[in-house]
Amino acid sequence: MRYWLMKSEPAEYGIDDLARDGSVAWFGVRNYQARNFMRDQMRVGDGVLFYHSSCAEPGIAGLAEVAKPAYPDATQFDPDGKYYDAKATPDNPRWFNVDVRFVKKTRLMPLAEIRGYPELAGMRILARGNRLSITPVDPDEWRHIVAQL
DNA sequence: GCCAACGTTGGC
DNA sequence: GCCAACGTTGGC
Repeated sequence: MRYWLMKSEPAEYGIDDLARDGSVAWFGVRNYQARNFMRDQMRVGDGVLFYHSSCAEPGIAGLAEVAKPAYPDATQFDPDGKYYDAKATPDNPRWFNVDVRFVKKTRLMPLAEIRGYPELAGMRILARGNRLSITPVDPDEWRHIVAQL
């Protein structure tokens, strides 16, 4: 059992959308490190911190879990879509995604609050210049965060 | 809208 | 295989 933090822009897809949908394909990831986390390390049942980014109040907005192991991201094959990848074929897909299932909406834990806990100082999300949309979370960090929500 | 940081691309 | 240029991310 592992833990993850996954970023999403609430204007595109926020915790309320996930609450409505129940679960969703985490398509559109076009970064190899993030892809590898999904493809190689995520297992059904892994815990997910649902993080709102690029918005007025960035922070953790809810809890989710991995609902389906990684499979080829369908959007890479759509020539009209913005996630199209001309070098990907169904026989040799380049991008993968898991499905994520809603667990609960929580209060918003703002980035500034996360930054304030010494226990969370090692989180990737706090590293300068961090741009990874999916990052592993230590079990201790997970426990600390969940206890404050 | 600014800008720092980073990943990717492509010329050589 | 180097590395400069470019595009994107994301907090502020």
